[in-house]
Amino acid sequence: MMLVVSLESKEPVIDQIVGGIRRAIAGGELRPGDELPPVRQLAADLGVNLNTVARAYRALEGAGLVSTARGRGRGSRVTSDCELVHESDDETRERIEGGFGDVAADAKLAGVSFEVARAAALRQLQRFYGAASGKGGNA
Amino acid sequence: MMLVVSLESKEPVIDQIVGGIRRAIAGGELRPGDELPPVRQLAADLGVNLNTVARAYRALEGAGLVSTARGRGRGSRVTSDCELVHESDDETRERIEGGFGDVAADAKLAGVSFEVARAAALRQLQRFYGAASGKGGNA
DNA sequence: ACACAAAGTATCATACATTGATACAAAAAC
DNA sequence: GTTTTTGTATCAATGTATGATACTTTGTGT
Repeated sequence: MMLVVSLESKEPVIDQIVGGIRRAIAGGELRPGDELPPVRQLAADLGVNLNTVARAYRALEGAGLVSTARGRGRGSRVTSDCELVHESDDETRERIEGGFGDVAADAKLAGVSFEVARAAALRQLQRFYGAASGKGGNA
Repeated sequence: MMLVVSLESKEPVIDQIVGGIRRAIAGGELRPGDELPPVRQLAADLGVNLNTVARAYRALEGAGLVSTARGRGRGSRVTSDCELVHESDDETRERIEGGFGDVAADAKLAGVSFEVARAAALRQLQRFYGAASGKGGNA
């Protein structure tokens, strides 16, 4: 769980934690069934309040990526059936394409060349699709 | 200026306006020297407060993309020398690649296939790099 | 000159979101 | 059955986003 957060970032700490864990799951670094650190431990590691971590875990639980339970020996872990990739709908695909568009526009205005931007995009796609889990491609 | 905002979105209206205008500039829909609508008009069109638009304009001015001046017949316009694309530094390229990574991870978890995601990314890159301005590629 | 109109700007208030301090509840370990 | 380890709930403090309203600047018309 190599995860760092910046208190100065414009992005809320909660979202940074959620994003970091999502990326770890998507990239195969965290696999279904893996335990997440207890909220107090991760909060201490990151230097934030335990509630902030707890809220991130609950957001992930709401997304179906994490399961949590109270009590000693219980805790939070990556949901085991999160492999069951669902079909993506049109709305989702439009949202993803919009996300790529945002980054592409940003890259253009920041003076990043087409070649560099395309290489970065393909490298990241490879990183998340190439490595982990089954070859469960779907539309 | 086909621009819409959603008051329900988690993204602040200011950022939606800034992003929309940035994309319009990056995509060539708005060109250097082009006038932006007066803050009151755009505010009325979008159904938001005029201050929200004014703040978006000032954020864009701070980024060097827009120039503003008070008084009848003046107003806001796309900065004329925003063509002068600057070299991108390492930090910028890392930020862009991180942005692509975020979207790629999201796509994977949302069940979008590699092929669909790659096509979307390349389509958007083409949209912003293929169309507008000079062929001023740089690193 | 003078008044008016059209543009951005400043000030203040309010609602909401983010984060944290602290206390609570549940379940396993001993 | 007590203790310990887990997540949860409640409340306060701070900051950010948005809006209402008034102000300033500059061109236009007479």
